[in-house]
Amino acid sequence: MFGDELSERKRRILKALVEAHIEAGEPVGSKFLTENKQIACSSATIRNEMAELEALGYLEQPHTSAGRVPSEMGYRFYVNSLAHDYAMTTCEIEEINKLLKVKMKEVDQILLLASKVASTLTNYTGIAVKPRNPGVTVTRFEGFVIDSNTFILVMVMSNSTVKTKSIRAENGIDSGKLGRLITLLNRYIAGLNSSEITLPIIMELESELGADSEFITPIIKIIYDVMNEVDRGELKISGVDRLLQYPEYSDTEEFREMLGALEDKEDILNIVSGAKGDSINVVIGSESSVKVMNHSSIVFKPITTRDGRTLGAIGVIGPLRMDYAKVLATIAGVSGRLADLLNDTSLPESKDSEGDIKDGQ
Amino acid sequence: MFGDELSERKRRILKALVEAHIEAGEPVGSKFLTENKQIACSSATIRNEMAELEALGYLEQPHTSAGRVPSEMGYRFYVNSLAHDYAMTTCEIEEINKLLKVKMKEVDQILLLASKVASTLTNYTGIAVKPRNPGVTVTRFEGFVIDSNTFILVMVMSNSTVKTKSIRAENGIDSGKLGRLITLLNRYIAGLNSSEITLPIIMELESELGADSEFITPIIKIIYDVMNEVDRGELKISGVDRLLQYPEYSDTEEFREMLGALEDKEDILNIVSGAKGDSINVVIGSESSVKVMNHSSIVFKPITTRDGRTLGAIGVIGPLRMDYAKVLATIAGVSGRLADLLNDTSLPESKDSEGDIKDGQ
DNA sequence: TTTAGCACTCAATGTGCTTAAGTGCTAACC
DNA sequence: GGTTAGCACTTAAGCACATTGAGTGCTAAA
Repeated sequence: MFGDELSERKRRILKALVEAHIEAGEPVGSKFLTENKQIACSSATIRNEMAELEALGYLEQPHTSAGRVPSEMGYRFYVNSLAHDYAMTTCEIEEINKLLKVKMKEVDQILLLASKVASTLTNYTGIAVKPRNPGVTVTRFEGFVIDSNTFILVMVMSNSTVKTKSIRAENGIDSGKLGRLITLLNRYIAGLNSSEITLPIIMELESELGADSEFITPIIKIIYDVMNEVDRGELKISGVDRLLQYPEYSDTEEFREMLGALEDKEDILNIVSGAKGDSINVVIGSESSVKVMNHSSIVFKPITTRDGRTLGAIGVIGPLRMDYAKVLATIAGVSGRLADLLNDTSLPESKDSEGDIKDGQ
Repeated sequence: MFGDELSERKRRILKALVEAHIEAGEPVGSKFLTENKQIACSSATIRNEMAELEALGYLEQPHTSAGRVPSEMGYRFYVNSLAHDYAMTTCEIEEINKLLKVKMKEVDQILLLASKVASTLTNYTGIAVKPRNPGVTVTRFEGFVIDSNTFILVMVMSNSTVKTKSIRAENGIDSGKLGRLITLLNRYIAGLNSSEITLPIIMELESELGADSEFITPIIKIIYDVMNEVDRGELKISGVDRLLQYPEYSDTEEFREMLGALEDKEDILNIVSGAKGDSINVVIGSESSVKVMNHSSIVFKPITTRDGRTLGAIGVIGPLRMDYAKVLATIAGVSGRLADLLNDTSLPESKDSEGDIKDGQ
């Protein structure tokens, strides 16, 4: 496995150095490490070891007369060595419970809230992700008349969300006409994803509808738009300002790029979409292949229901020298508590149109 | 009117100084102003005038040997003197049209898009505001059954938006039961705002509903939540990163506070909610009484339909030395084009559940 | 009333010196 | 052979100090 080439002493030195650097944010020198009781040797020895660790790629030196700083590889070794044995104090668990024990809201809201909690507890920027939903379909259409020219079209989507559009019919609408429309939509369009709605189908629909067929094109357009809208992933950010407390972001240009990325969302969405499994993911610096993230790390965890559906993900973004131990513990704690809440049978039995329908459990 | 006490020459000097400062961002000296052909006198004369302008409160001096900087009062004079005669080049108008000529979406989306356009054109941070909606009511309830345990409750709100919730009924639901519930909700709850739903009403509803009355409390709770949700204003931000290009925000602590305010949204929402009329509002620095905004200005304009309903507002946030002429022109241009779009009869006849129903025009 | 001239102020910039932290290397040590 | 003490070397950071230059206020003359 990764890092096997290292002697026990090298590992100890590397671990101590990473931790010291995470805490202080400054290069760590050999002398400082001698204070660590786990490493019982002189600064000269440590210097020799550090030189080798640098040659192996685990450490870097900002300039000749400075101490060492972990490389991305160094951080990676550190994170791997943590190996899921991060634990939280009961006090912290208590705090998560307190913060999350608010009235339940839609899933989106819960994820956002959870990411805010994670952000608060860790002091890094929180992210809440609603995943992409390629190929959603409308499973069922409903509708009702508002007035002689307006009706509301309700679409129950395949991912269990509900969308409504209020539609104005210039030529008037009544419940009979609307009923026919809904029936036909359920017959011809329900179950199709956006790429399956082809011209022949629309034409067949038109001919069936007869007199009111001029109606159909704009409505199909609306349905199409709704599908695309549900398709798109979403990313919500909280606590951007927290990043500014870390000196790595005091370089204005760098921070500006980061802000841009947080606003654009596309890149970060891609990183999170490429998650492996539903365990905690740690993406360190250039591992992400997104340029602006090269000096930052993302830690996130997909959130799934007990029956395996992915609801989204929560996580935090911070500098390379993120306090991984704390962050991993916090994300694990928050997402664990979240799972409890989501699967708790004592839930209020409602979700928003934006949210999910709880399917019988 | 404001600034009447000033001689023509003082006005010219003040205007030239504000413009020079807006452009360069640095204190402006007397010598520089002699280059302005509108002001035909020596630097010594200008110095005398500037000393008087400072005494009157229009200018400030960072330190003795620096030039002068406009005070908030100075900016205010400048903005007032612009007096709505800001014009855009046809090229810029063209650009707005190009940028806004996308497919129509919900009102929220249009406002957000328009604020993004304003942000891009001016290079300041854009804001899109959906106003508070105190005392919304549900004008009509609808519902339909999804499966034997789930139904969807549709609420048409008094501000013409539509909200849906999917609700799980532990004891089962059928269309008869649901029909009775909807009828009763329409009879007892429709037309009431959240503070008018009192316990006696709920109890009456319960007794009418008879056997299935244990149902009613959670549903009322849901309706209550939806009302509060619609009640709340919303604020969307775009282009925060643009602020970083202005040296006034390179002071990290200051920028951090600003970021906090942009994220919290409450303060800015308050400022925009206190808008006077539906013309362009300019809030300069401490005029806003919100501390974090003391070194920034907000320019925004409420967006109303032709029949007078307020849909929201768009605007930009930037440093005190914002290019007011350009910003005013841009906001006027964008909001004008927006009004065209919103009132255009050739609109697709749809709006989202989050958006508005076009009421017959 | 305007302007030229001049002494004065003060931030910004540059320069050299010192300091302190940290390294690499060598030679002695166990 | 691994470990350590010692020392020369490197470098960023901090500090004092002089220099510069933009800009002012004031005075006296035009």
